[in-house]
Amino acid sequence: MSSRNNETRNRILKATWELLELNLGSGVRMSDIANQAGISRQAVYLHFKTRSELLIATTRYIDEVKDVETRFATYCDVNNAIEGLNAYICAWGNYIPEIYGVAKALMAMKDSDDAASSAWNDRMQAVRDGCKISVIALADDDLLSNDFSIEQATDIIWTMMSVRSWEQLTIECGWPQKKYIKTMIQLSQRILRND
Amino acid sequence: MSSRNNETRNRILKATWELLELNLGSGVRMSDIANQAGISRQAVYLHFKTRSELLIATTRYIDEVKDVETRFATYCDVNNAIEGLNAYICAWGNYIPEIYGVAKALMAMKDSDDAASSAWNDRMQAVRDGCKISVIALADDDLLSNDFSIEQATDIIWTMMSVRSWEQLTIECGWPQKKYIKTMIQLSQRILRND
DNA sequence: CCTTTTGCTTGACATTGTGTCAAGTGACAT
DNA sequence: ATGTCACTTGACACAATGTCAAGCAAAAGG
Repeated sequence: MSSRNNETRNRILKATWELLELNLGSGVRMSDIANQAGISRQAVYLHFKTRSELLIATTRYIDEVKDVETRFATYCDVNNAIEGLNAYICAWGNYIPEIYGVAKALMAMKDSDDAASSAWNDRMQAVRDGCKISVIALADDDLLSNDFSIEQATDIIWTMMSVRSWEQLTIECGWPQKKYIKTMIQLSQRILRND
Repeated sequence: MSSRNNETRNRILKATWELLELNLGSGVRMSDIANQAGISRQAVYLHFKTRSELLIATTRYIDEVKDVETRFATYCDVNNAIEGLNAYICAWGNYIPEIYGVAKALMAMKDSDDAASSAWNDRMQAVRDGCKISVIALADDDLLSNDFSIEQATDIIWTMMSVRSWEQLTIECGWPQKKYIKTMIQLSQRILRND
């Protein structure tokens, strides 16, 4: 697999990304991807055993290109818990549109494909971990409402910041991205604050 | 189509419902449904032209059996706006688990099937209308935060009460249904209230 | 009582997309 | 010149939806 030409592999990943973004994650076949990459359909299978393997690799590819590391590192060095939560909402909330196409394609496979399912769940669990860190910081500063436990508050913020919720608010309700981010920050305050 | 035997038609709808609930909306084929109904696969096609037509008919069948009319009628005769919103959250929030299987199957078809897409969107628009009525009632009693317009508040509550959010909180986070309802009511207060 | 219609069965077939397989090709390295 | 690597070509298996035509058994209607 990975012993193959790396340039071709990257062309496939780039093609996958482009097509999924263009078509919002649906209706993209292996043959379309091969076409877009300028190679034969079978060559794709020489690099990626299955469709789900390709999709998963594409998410990692995007992470690399978009430099997720530094992107999410920034929200650690802030002054207080509220700023930390806001920074996290910004970082993740603004990352969603970048991965939306691939995310949607992966979510569509979740129900029938175990590999896609666990890859996606892992990723979302990482997002939940990020939420939890912010919630704990709030709790430490006594800014978290007594109505909710840490776990419960984490679940709520996690669900609020889910790709599905982003999808509904921006794509279905037509909210601009800026409005989405601003509102999520407002909501997090209203939901979690202790008053 | 509908000139066929009505008893068989109902057997098909019942079988579809049972299998979708059992399998949480995924992996249910036309042949499985036919088997469950005790008829041939082709007989299903004599009653429903396509899979999406069958799924859509199944949602209507469930509505009928579960008597949606009276269920959602109750939330109209309440004393104040907050009670109205709470009643709506209860009515819809407790209806979600009843339709979850069919809903998930329909949502899965949304991306590739226009009929499924518009049928599902119609349904969800009706839910949004319900949210909006409650939000307007709150605004009329001056209980709605100035932070949000009616439309924006409606979008937020609608997203909070989406099937996807229910799915995440109950199935993925493991919340019991009661906790889900209780928390949604709490959240709606925190989100919308004017203070 | 025979005939027609109705509702379903049976089995074959088209179509679409994923994934597999085997033989072939052309460039580059030794 | 020989072999290896990366890819191509074309055929095929498989699953699922949907279509088609012939047949059959029971009820309806003269």
